[in-house]
Amino acid sequence: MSDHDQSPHLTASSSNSNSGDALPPVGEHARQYETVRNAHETELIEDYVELIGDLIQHRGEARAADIATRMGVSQATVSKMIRRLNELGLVTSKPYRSLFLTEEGQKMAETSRARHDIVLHFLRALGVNDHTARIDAEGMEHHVSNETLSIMQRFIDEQTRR
Amino acid sequence: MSDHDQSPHLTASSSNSNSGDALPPVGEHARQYETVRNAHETELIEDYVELIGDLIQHRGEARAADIATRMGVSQATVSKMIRRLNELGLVTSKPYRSLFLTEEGQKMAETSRARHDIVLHFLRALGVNDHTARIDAEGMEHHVSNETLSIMQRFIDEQTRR
DNA sequence: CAAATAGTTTAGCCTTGGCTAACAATGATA
DNA sequence: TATCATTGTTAGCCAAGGCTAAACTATTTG
Ligand SMILES: [Mn+2]
Ligand SMILES: [Mn+2]
Ligand SMILES: [Mn+2]
Ligand SMILES: [Mn+2]
Repeated sequence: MSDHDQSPHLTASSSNSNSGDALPPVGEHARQYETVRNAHETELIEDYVELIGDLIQHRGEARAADIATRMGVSQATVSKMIRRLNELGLVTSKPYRSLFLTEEGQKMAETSRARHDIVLHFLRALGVNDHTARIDAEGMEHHVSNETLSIMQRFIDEQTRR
Repeated sequence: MSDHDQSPHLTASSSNSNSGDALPPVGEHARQYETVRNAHETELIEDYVELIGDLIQHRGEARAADIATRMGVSQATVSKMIRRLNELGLVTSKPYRSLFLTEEGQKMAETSRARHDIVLHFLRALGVNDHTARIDAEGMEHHVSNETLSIMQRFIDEQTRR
């Protein structure tokens, strides 16, 4: 277990036992899970596009091999994914050459990057260790509504101007 | 689009452009994505177990049909999932009867419930609307480290005692 | 410029988590 | 008690996202 996994007191923190709360109305409850399922459909795509954008920006080009090592995944997996991104109109690619983002891809990369940054900076502003904040942000970013994002941004601003 | 999706100003918030930051070291970066992939393997399981626990607690029993409507998913999908939970030693079930959690299942339900509650209460304490907070919490909960969870708990406590 | 190395793609396999349609059991009610 | 509505199961389909092994292309180097 890394320091990402120190155990806090997760059981029976009396100050916030939800046991008394009733279950949400069925329809609402179902829509919550549905939102999560939808997020899961797009998150990998977003992470790839965001990473490709970052590689182009910081390295000058995005090569499949780099994506593979960065993502911790086989090259075959990346190759397959690139085909998908292509079909979705997010990247353009010629066989055996490096990748480029389409207009739409660039837009997605920017949006994802901005969202990712807000979540990361928010966690740091909250007091979370940088290393942990990076890990948490990578997963959380896809499940944060725009409403929450705005509030996080406000929190960062307040924290910063001080 | 629901009110969950109001657009804030996501592009070019100068105060937190990460563009200057270099990419993280490769190994670290890969481990971030790996952590997310691992979370995705367990999250559905956790949500099922948590929901089963909630149904037993609030309704007296957990029936497959209720799980299906709550999750917004077909009964066939639930039936298949129950077989998996069984194999994992998280629930016991006799054909055509309602479900019970094993010791291990109960432990997981409690832990998940506690984590879910902290995230939900944290979001509300931050100022997020209850409806949105519920949606966000359902997805975020699986990507929040124990370190962050502790900090969220502290934040709630401070907010509450005031 | 030929060979070796590095990078990319393809084929084929697997698991997960959805679905629909058909069938089976249970339990309520006529 | 026989019937029917509700609930649960099974079979078979699909897409996504992993993998390894093998084939192919590009680039570097002797
Ligand atoms: Mn991510
Ligand atoms: Mn990201
Ligand atoms: Mn939950
Ligand atoms: Mn959840």
